[in-house]
Amino acid sequence: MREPAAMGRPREFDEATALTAIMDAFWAKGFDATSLSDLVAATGLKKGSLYAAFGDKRAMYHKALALYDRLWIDGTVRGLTAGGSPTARIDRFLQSAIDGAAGRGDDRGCFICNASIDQAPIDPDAERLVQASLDRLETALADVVSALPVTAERASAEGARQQARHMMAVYFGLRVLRKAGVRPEALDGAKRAALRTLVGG
Amino acid sequence: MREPAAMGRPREFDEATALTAIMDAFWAKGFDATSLSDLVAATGLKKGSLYAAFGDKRAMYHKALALYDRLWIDGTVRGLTAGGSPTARIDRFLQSAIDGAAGRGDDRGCFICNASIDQAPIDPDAERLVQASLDRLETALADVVSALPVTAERASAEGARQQARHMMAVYFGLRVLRKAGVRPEALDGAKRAALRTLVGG
DNA sequence: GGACTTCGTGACCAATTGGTCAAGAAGTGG
DNA sequence: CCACTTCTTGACCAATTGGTCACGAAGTCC
Repeated sequence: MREPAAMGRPREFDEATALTAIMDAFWAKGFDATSLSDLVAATGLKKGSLYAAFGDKRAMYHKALALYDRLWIDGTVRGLTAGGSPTARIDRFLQSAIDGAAGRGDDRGCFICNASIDQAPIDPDAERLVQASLDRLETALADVVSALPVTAERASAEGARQQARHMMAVYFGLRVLRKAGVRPEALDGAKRAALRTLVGG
Repeated sequence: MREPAAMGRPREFDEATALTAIMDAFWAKGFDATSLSDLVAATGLKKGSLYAAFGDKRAMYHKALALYDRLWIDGTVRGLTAGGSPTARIDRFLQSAIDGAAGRGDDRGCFICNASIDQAPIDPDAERLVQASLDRLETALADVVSALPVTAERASAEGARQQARHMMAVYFGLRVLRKAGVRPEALDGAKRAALRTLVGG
């Protein structure tokens, strides 16, 4: 079950590091706008090594999506399952869409959101990967919603699911509006309006 | 003020029709994935005529965005300003995001939403065009929201704006989720949860 | 040290990209 | 009919695209 004994010449680069660079590139520019030369520049590797290690461009994109799921969706899910009241957690979740991925001047947005629009409709594998991340997000959100005080709408598990999907929609909507250049301050009110759904009866 | 007297050989094609075809192409595949050959195929024109009539690829994209604003955003705004109760109008608005652009098996989504993600961040002109459409949508929504029974949150004009932006976020979020392949039925609950924000206190 | 296996490199590839241009076609006004 | 203007067409362009491959370098195993 261990790694097959290394035979022949060992890799000179760290595969994980390279894949992270690939993810960053696709994340920033999308599939089509990222050329092989971009990937070469981002990783510092040559085309040959890239293909040998990860397969063709599409395969790299899929691996990048999967890595994003492990790195960022994981983090987001963890942020939803702990730390403060249920409302505070959802607030943080929505706020992250307003602030950007890293909280700084990061205009890459959310890779899953970007992939939903440019690749999911035309690439079944990408769609599956996106769906997987969406599902994880949705269940995490549904759990938080269920932890809120019970109301009429939220009585059933289905009700919680619906409110969870509502929060997902708001999240991705905020991402889109941010990418369109809407200023963060302008979106704060939208966030608060969305959160109000949860507390009220 | 009239069209300059036609001198020389007249155009053999209808500029408006051609531009509509261009819009459809960009709408369906985005800027990068739409090649000049795609545009040639879509319009039936030759590259030379295309360039003479509309300028380069970017200029065509901008004209396509502007046409979308005139054609579809106009329609959406009209749908928001008349026909049924305020809530019914917003319901229709959100429902259109779930159903798709034409209500059929149309997976192009919303051109503005697509453009927000793939071009707005890297093309200032595209960003301006997108912003213009967003602004029109937002004011139309704010007007509808203001027509709802007055509540504490909605007392000020600013409150109405915030709820309008909330609806925008939900709209674009639903668009993203649809593009990701989420089934329409699954989004109906999200829509209802969002609408509940408006009626309640 | 040899046999063997894998890795890194750069040259190479066909196809496509966005874009231009000269020449002829098709109109206009006089 | 003629001068003039605009349009259409297809050939042409350099650059870039994603992708391959042979060969030498660099290791492991015995």
